[in-house]
Amino acid sequence: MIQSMNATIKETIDRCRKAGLRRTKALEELLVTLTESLRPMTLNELATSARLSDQCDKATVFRLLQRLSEHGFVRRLGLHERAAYFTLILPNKHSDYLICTSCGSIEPINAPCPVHQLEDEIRKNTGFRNLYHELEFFGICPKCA
Amino acid sequence: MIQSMNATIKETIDRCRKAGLRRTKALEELLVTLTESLRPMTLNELATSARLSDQCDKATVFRLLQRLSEHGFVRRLGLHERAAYFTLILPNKHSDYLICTSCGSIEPINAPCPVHQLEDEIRKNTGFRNLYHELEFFGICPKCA
DNA sequence: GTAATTGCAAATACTTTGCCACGTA
DNA sequence: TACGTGGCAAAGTATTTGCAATTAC
Repeated sequence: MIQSMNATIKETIDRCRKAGLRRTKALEELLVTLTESLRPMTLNELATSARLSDQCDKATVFRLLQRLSEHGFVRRLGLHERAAYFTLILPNKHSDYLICTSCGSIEPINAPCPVHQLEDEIRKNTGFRNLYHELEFFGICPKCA
Repeated sequence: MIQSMNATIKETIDRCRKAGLRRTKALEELLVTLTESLRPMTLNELATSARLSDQCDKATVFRLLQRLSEHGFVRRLGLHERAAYFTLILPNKHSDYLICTSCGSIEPINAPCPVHQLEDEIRKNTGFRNLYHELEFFGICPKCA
């Protein structure tokens, strides 16, 4: 059992349980890692992270991410790298990202997202369901410039 | 030489020439294909397209896309698929996309992009250079729903 | 003629699956 | 006990590179 498990993580595990997932050590550690991470992570980063590297196999992490995606707890992001990135979806939380194309750093943008209105229009005009968006800014960060 | 080569394509080839690229048949066909496509395409789609399949090898298309990216004529997009998507960058043209997560259809959104102001703020506040953004909406299209 | 470009084949990177053992409910 | 989950290894898919031959300038 993980010591410093805060409320958010407990809730997330709870939601996973209700969705039918079993409470395994690997699941817990993965959720903690994703929660603690300030940015999306790749499968490889996750599988080799402190919490997970000696906890379980990469295939397990892959399958956990797959299950979590199916249930909408995790989202897969394409951020221009060859590898896919994964991020936890928390209720009422949305992040856009600022990415340096030179060093690859990824940081969430705190500014209010300006896209919601357009998203509503699209939902109304096109009849798309389950609509969400992904917004990323790319550029060269001051350090790399 | 390609018959119906319109002004846009001629200009693009011109810009490529000025950037030091050689005017090869493969380059021309690739630019025509990308220009005619209404949506971003994967390397595989490009290499097997009518114009390019019997024109050149996939590795050639790959390297062309690589060069075109370096010069900013082409942009690589991560659209959640395993394969990367490529799109031509034309001056004064910007597209956001609406993507069906079920059938994979991709269509450009015509609505004015609501992100420019935030982009300016980020440019000012963070000191990032060469800033651009990518905005995609994902959902289930009416046909799939 | 010279350097960029190409084709082909091989190497790499990342992802996904099969199968049987194991652990949770 | 039963079925979801895990480990390991192998297969699959997309990308990238080496090198000799070719082509644009």
